[in-house]
Amino acid sequence: MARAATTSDVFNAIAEPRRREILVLLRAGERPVAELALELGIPQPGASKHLRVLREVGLVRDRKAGKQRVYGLDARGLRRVHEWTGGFEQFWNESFDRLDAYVQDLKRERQE
Amino acid sequence: MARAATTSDVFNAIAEPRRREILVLLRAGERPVAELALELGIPQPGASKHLRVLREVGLVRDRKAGKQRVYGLDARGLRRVHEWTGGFEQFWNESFDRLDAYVQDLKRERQE
DNA sequence: CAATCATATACCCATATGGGTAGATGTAAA
DNA sequence: TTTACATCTACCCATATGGGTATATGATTG
Repeated sequence: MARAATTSDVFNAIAEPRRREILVLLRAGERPVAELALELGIPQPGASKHLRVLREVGLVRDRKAGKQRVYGLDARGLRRVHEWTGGFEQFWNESFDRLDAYVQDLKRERQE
Repeated sequence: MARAATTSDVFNAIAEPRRREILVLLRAGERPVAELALELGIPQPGASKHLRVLREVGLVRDRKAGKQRVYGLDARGLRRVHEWTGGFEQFWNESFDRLDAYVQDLKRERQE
């Protein structure tokens, strides 16, 4: 088997840099595809593909606006990621101490 | 070109479900590879591969312990993800209203 | 209906993965 | 140093991507 489909999971959806950029851009408001493509500096089809992934995991929604299709942010899905990482908050504070202990171990090993 | 290397980015590293499981398991304390593989229900080489990715992005560190190699959590890298998603906090609260407005739009379109 | 603009899709490619298996590498114990 | 145990690597596979280009689909306007 191969890897899980990007399209099925918010974690995978935001693993792509361009897609994160899109989400950031949409914080400033809705945008039609062409404008997003321009701001990202990628061809329109590429933008459409990324938008599709984001749409399928529910991070953006689209709305018809005349000839254009305007995409907007629906950040609710990011909450899950925020909470998951938040579950490690106490650990990244502890990590300095742990890392320190680790360094001590390395020194000890080297001397042996 | 193809996609960016998983190994170079924390966002990509945690996009894999198994790797997230590993991180969660390590919250309870350090673990040797075999134990992690057992708890994940995957063959040891698979665990080693995932651990390697996590190690390369700095989310875990390893320590020699006799014949075994013990892996421990270094959650500092998750902070970046937490903060990035946190940048959308105000939006996922707003999203309900926006979604509502969106639904209104749809109704309007349908009636036209 | 024809012409045009805005997107979405269909393909084609090269490559990164994740999984499984067998063998290499390291380390500890007999 | 020979044997046994714990991991890591090297391969082989099938597949999911992301990128680029050409084309289909939709919608607006003349």
